[in-house]
Amino acid sequence: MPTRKEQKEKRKQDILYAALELFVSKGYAATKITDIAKRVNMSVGLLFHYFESKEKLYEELVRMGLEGTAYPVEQSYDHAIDFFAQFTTQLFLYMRQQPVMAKLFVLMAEAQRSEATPEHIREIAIQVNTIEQFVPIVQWGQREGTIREGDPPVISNAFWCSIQGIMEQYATNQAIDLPEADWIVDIVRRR
Amino acid sequence: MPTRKEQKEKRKQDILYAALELFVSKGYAATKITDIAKRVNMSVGLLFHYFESKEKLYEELVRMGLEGTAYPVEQSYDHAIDFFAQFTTQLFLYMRQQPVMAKLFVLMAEAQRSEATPEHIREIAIQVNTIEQFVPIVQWGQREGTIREGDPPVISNAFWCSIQGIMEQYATNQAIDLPEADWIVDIVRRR
DNA sequence: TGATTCATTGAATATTCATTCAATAATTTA
DNA sequence: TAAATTATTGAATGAATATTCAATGAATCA
Repeated sequence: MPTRKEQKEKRKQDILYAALELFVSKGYAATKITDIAKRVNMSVGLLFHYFESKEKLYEELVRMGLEGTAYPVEQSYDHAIDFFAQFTTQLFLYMRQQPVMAKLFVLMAEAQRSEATPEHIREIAIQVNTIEQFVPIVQWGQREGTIREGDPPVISNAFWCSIQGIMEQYATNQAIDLPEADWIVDIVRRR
Repeated sequence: MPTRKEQKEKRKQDILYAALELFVSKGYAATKITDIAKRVNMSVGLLFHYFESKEKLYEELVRMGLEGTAYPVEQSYDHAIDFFAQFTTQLFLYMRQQPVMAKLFVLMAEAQRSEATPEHIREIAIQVNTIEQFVPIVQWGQREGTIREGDPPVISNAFWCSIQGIMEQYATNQAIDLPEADWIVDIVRRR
């Protein structure tokens, strides 16, 4: 029999998960507290017993996303292209194993991009990896010949935005499988 | 000197454009009528003189998107891969020339995906091209050897989602240029 | 010009929704 | 077991926001 503390923790997780699903499928602003409460079979009053506001709930999810999606970039590779291959493979593997992470990934992306995001929450969301970190790797790859020619930020951006677009779809519907990592890596690979 | 009718039409366009920008940068739900009114220097009352509701405004934008983003798929190509190359090139060209279309593109995507979209609006948005139309072309290309092996819907999806992710970014920031069409076509191209 | 229609305003109203609260039930503690 | 603490409810409150409206000014018409 679970202790009260455990129960409370579980309940909190349930709320977070329900909110995450709704925030991803409808957007933060369009999600009503009653939607969340309904999904976890709970009165609105009780929900506020667990989280002091809708915004705090959002903030907590974004914090979770910050931890959960901090991909390890540290490691040495023979070639720049190996980094992209490894990175993408790992990411897709991770998302397939834990679709909840795909949802968190999308939540983070929206929190970063949307101008409706409360400033202090956006600041948290911005701390995750962005295209900037890919730029030097693209440059390295161009020097050694494994990455295609072109403006490094534009290449990095194309790669990262593609990943984001793919995640956005996968987060709400895992019926269509993620692509092979190589297909996406081919965006940056020199032919 | 413009006639009153012309003035009215121009004003209506201004409102539509301001709403489009806001809907894309903050999302439909988070955009307030006062935000839109402010952006076009107009009282809220007057805005309602032009559009009977926020939802009707949204609906009209989605209708515009339906017309504006109906890409011509009809045409004959020697190879399936040529279709993808042509399609992507044309799309990027179009979006570069008229960034407003990139915004409309993203609005449509969100209207289709979000569960917060009013049903009758979603029905309109759904009429645009989706991955389904790429599937037979992928199959054709696999038979003739120009498209890579793999589940056709998964390949189509990867391609289309990448395009969407790229547009999503470009719609709000044209400072980072769109990639070369070929880079994205390489997602589906057989090596 | 005088009458009529259209444009415009912003305060008033209505609606939707987050948040609070007082009351009750369940659980834990001593 | 009795007191204290925690969980739970849903109706009441309040804030934010969409929508209406009565009044005024500007443009058009006859």
